[in-house]
Amino acid sequence: MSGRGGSGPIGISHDARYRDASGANVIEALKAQCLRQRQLKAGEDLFGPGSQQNAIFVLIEGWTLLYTLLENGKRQILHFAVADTLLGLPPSKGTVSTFGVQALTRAVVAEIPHRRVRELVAERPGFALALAQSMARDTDLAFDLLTSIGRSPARVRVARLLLQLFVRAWSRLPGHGIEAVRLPLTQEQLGDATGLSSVHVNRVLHELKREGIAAFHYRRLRILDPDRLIDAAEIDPETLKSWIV
Amino acid sequence: MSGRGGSGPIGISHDARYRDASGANVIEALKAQCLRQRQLKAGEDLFGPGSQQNAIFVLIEGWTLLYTLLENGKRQILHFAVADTLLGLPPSKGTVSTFGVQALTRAVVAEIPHRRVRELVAERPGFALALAQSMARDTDLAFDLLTSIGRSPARVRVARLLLQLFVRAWSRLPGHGIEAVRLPLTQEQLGDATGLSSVHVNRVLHELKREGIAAFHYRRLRILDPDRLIDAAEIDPETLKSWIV
DNA sequence: CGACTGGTTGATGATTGTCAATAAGTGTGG
DNA sequence: CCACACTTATTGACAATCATCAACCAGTCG
Repeated sequence: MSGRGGSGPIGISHDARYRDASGANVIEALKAQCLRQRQLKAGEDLFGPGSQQNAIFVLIEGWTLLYTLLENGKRQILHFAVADTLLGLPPSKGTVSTFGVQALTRAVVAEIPHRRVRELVAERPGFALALAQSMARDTDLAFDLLTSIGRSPARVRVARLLLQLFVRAWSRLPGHGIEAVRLPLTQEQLGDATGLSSVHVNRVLHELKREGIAAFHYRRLRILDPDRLIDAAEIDPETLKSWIV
Repeated sequence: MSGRGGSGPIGISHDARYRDASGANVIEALKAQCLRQRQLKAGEDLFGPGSQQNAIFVLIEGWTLLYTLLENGKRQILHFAVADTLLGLPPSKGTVSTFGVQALTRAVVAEIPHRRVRELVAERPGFALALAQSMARDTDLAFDLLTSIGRSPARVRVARLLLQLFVRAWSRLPGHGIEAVRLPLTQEQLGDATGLSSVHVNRVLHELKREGIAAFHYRRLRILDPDRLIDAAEIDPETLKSWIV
């Protein structure tokens, strides 16, 4: 950004396939601007809710989660982010972040100061548009989760999250043949993401296993019957495809 | 956007105060690109979920709501949008919209073809960045609602929505002295926005009225005790301020 | 002044949360 | 490789929250 009007973007964003006008990869372009990397241990916060950043981040390696905290002590997980995801910042200058980012595994992030982002935008107009589109995708994902949590029973919510996590983990695996993936999540985290208690998540997981649909146990997710899982998740195949990174 | 890489943005976005590098108002800049306006009757769809648009829209007048539909026939309201709000489109070229936009009142929208948006972006780099920031705000709002629905009981959800709607309606009123506003909503719509049944919304509204906190009755919202409403909504004043347009 | 939409109320039951005690799995240091 | 400490998962009993159904009432609009 060239003038006084704005600041660094952005909220969060994903996926290596957003390209600016010249076809250059947005994520790669950002990585190239990186001054320093940060190493995170599992459980460590990249930044907390209410913090103010002067940089955006690209997740290079590992899993992270976006979350908010409530007055009543509960937590809502907003998104699970994997490598090559943009983890950004507030919607206007000086805004504090409404959410926090925490590492689920050991993770590596690139830190790109807002100033660098503004330079990139000034150099390549299409870059900012790609950022905007990336943000639009984030909004869509948030809307999707919102709909799931607001209007679906527990079983559907859990099935949907498992399916989404599986698709995203599986699609970045070298050999795509396998129907089992490793997800660095606890049942409590599944609960915080679906708006359920960990106990109830456990019950639903058992139900899904008993029915031969999917089995999640100590960080290992096996899809036993993909079709019936899609059915249980009550999503249309179109939405499913949009999850494939 | 100058090259082949992108398409028209965007998701949804709000608020007249986003400015691009030259300080020009993004919403106003978009309105200036408007080729034609559309008039909507109350209840009419601007576009439905799953539709494909080749334009973005700016709400000039009236109220609209963003919504999704589920297989089980239920509806989730994602956002209530007021005048000077950007109602945009999918995160990449050819994507169908995941949500629909419906008019709550008689409404007027400006239609801006994606091509025009690309021209604007090419002319003014800061414009796209302002779009991205606007999208970031949308994401924040979605996260906020997500947290509310996922992790708060009915009373808190309803109080929070009433407070947000009041603040937004009140802040665009000429005389700011009044503690009552007109909201073009039914209890069923409050339910679809909070993930509750209309019956339960009704009960919570009664509770809030009986306690002398707030009264919503046939489209008229009166705030009886602002402090206790803020308390009931379990929000911190910082978040509240961010809602003031 | 109807007709219709939207709101109100009570009874009942399903879904989900909480508590608490136990078991299973994981990781670490010897 | 084993013992220990710790985290995570499992299970049952019970309670709270919220949905559904159905009948009735109130307000609004033409």
